[in-house]
Amino acid sequence: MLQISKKVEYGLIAIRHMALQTGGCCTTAKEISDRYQIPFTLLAKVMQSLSRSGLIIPRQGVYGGYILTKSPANIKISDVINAIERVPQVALMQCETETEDSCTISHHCTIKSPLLKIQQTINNAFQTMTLQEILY
Amino acid sequence: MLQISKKVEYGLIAIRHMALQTGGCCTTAKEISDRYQIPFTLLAKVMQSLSRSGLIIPRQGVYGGYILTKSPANIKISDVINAIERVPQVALMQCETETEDSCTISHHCTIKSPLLKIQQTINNAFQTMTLQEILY
DNA sequence: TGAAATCGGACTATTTAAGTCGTAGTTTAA
DNA sequence: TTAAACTACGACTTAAATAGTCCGATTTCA
Ligand code: SF4
Ligand code: SF4
Repeated sequence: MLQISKKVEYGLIAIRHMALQTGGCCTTAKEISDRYQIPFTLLAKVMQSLSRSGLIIPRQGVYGGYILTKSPANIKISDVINAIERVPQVALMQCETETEDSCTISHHCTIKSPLLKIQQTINNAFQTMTLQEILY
Repeated sequence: MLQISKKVEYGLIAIRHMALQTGGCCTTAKEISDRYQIPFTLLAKVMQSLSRSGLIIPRQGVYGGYILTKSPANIKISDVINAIERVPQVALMQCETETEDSCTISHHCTIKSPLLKIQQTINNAFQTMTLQEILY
């Protein structure tokens, strides 16, 4: 439980790789896929997610690829997570991700508020760490 | 992602309930199941896990049930989690739960150490909060 | 025009979580 | 001593999330 998804890991590896690329224009999904042995088609999807969220911008065509839009210091780890995961936050509890009563016992729940505190701590951890910090 | 399991939630609700019971000897699984609308057979399993780990002791027979063994201040949230989950810790990454090379790209991974830092923060959150704190 | 890249969605497979069932064993009150 | 009220354990089923694939389309540039 509480395991981070492969997609997010792949996304972090990819975006870190891009941040380290100094010269040249674009980084392609293929390049990253080869370098880190990540399944290409899956990585492609992840890149599309990152692209949709604006963290990177895509360029199609022969010499295409992706370009990082911000400086690493301005990209939070949580930005990457939110770009990739459908649920736009780290949600420790079901009642936080969906409607209140998607949890069958929400009316009898006695542990929601303490768990929220812990969730806040976790969110904070992902929000304070930036891409810059994972470069070296 | 990063969602806590129902079993753990049920376990927390149950053990908190037991901590609040002042008089009488035992608290039964049925009683808790009724009170919080938790599926009985599933809760029974959870109680067995808690029992195996020593947090509560079972008493069979007609007036049986479970008894809390420690004071709430001495029970950490992480104790409850570890009792219930097969993986005996909050493990953000696959490579932490199983063998190093259960992750197909562990040789090319560039994000392990920063993620470990975050994991430590999360672990700390679960280890410092006690049952006492979630009573009221 | 064709190769190389992204795009989007539908699809399958695998794994994990959630919940159930059946049977056996223990204790105690009537 | 027997029936009721429990726990104990493991196999099982179902449901849902994750991981990964496939294909047809679009864009770009030599
Ligand atoms: S059990 Fe409580 S904390 Fe968990 S999902 Fe339901 S309402 Fe939320
Ligand atoms: S990608 Fe890295 S951090 Fe994630 S499981 Fe593999 S080795 Fe561990």
